[in-house]
Amino acid sequence: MAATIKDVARKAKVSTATVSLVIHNNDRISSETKTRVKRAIQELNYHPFRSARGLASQKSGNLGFIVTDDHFSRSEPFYTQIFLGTEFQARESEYYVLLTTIPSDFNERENTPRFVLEKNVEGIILAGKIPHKLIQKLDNYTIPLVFIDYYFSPSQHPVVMIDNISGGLKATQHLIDCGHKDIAFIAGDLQHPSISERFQGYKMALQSAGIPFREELTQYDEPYPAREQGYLAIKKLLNRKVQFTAIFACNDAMAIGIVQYLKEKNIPVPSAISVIGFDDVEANLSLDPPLTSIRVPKVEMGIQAVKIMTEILTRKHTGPRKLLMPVELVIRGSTCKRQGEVSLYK
Amino acid sequence: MAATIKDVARKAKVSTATVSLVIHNNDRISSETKTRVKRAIQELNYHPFRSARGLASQKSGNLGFIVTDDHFSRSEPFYTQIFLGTEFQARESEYYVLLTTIPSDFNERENTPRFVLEKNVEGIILAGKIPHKLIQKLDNYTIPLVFIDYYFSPSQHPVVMIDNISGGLKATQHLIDCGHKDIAFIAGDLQHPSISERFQGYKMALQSAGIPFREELTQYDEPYPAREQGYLAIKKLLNRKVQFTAIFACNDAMAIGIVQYLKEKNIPVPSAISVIGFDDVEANLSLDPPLTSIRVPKVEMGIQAVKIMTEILTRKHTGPRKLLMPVELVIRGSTCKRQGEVSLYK
DNA sequence: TTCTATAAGTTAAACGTTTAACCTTCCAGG
DNA sequence: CCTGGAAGGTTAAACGTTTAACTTATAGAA
Repeated sequence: MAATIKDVARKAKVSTATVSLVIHNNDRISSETKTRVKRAIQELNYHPFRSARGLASQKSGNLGFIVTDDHFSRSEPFYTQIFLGTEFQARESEYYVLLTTIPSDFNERENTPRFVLEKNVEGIILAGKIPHKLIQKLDNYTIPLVFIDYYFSPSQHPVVMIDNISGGLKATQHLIDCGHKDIAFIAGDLQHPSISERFQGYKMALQSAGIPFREELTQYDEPYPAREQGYLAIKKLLNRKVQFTAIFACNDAMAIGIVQYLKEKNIPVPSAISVIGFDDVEANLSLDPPLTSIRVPKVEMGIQAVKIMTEILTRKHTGPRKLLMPVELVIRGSTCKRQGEVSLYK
Repeated sequence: MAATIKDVARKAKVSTATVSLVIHNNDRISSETKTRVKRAIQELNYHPFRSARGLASQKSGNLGFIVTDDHFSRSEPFYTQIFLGTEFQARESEYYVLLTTIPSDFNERENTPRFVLEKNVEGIILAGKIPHKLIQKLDNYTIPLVFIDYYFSPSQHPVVMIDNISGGLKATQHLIDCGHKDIAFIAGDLQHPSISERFQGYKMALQSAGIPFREELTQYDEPYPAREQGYLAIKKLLNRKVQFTAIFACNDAMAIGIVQYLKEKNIPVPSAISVIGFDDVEANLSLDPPLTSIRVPKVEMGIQAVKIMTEILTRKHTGPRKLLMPVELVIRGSTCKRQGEVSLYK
């Protein structure tokens, strides 16, 4: 069997307590003893048994990661990237991440994630839209929560957010810079804070350019922002026979659906209509034309969330409750200068 | 604090041992006692503390999942899907999955994954190509391993493989059925068992159709099968001025690169050249034209690996050492009937 | 000299389960 | 009536750490 702390203690001729203190770098131990113990640890290739540590210290060494199943298995690897970021930073901080997906229609009677019940995680990171019922359940346990890309107002938990307003601004401004004036906005689920903030950015950009906001150029009654919903939304918008030369889609998934519909209707992108998305999942796809978008630092968001969490767990967290991650315009082939007046309707 | 086994024992007026036996459904306990204890558990909302269990039983309740970093953050969500499958089945079996990525150039001096050292996993699932040095290290610990989509010959560990030969056969046969005779094969890294098996299937299909195998129609000296390598490979192949009307790419990633190059050179797909891939990541992309491919049950592979692992851990594993997952032809827009003789070279 | 403070450990209990070994009680078989 | 064994528990040690409380030695202050 593998060596235990007793073996180390015996070898270094100290008590097991001393070994433990050395491992935790306690300064009550002289440096001579420390090196002696450390050598014994080396020679025996000793590593503390996680479960024993967990029991004695009441700390599992794990973090939980919760995301809804549809978010995680989405085509666009958005939350996958975030998860990867948490995994990366967790390793730095000597944690492991236990992932669990929950049904997006999570209800009252559903089970609390097992890792909470079994006290197998010290804190939980929640990514994307999470059912309120679940948040309420989790709040009954005194376990720190950190949100990513979602929050709901009364909540006092730290949250890592995309700077959506600025993103919406940049996206819209880019279209304006390209000479567009009639800029449509397409989204799903304005409940979601991220989406409504992007909408805000859109309106702000219009306003500061002196372009009046026109409700008839918006389409946002889809239940959620995915490809088919983009496809449906642009269809509805075009049925309204309004004239426009550019679209700001609330995310790349919808933008993809939009481009697909436009292609089918032989409306050229970007010459007739420029399309800009949000999230920049492009790198992973390879669309035609490549999508202009707002880059979101997905991996970095996961990293930051874990950093905040470890600060909380070591009582060092003094930072802001809300961390805004900067975004960046990435110009590709789906937007271009306005090409005069192209009538969309025959 | 949350209830412990002692609280339950007190409430049900039994010893803690009895509670434990009830939890494990031991038949030494009468059914009356069982229901009494179970009620107490319910009322106290008791759940055993994972770490305490881990210490007493020497079982962490976790499985490890190892994949190289470049595999996992690949554009095509192939291994992500497999991971999702393991997560899903692990939940069924009351396990959690600890993911760790390792550098693909893992070497001797690199650290053994921490979850092994700390005895934090009961078994490890390895997905995709894994550096031999690491496998050797893991073999020094007596911990069960299950491979997915990779194996190396001397190894005696169970493995979940794609039925690559049959897939290669089906892919090639489809092209033959479309009237193609001059069918190129493009791959990277023939070392990888999956790839060389697909190649085998290709040759078998040609043979049984009476089409001679021609080395000059193959191109497989790229180091690994990704998009850029597909792009480079088709370029090399075309430089050779050979005539062909169809390509079997060893995976979708390469196929995507191939289609991209052909587009740039204005060689229409599929009318001039039909392209078939392998893996079927299409559902997640949305290519133009949509890619004909061989569907691989990615999630299911993860599920099966965990099933095998749990069988091993409960000593019930009698199944085969090698599980072959069936594949399926999915016909989309990148392949079509041969359109007479189209000269590729002006 | 005695007292106090500090440095550098050690002792032993505690963490919450599991499980081998043991203990009753009851009943059937001889 | 005794014996053996099954049924249904209980006792208590063990799992490998952590950590509060205690000990001892040494040095400097009074």
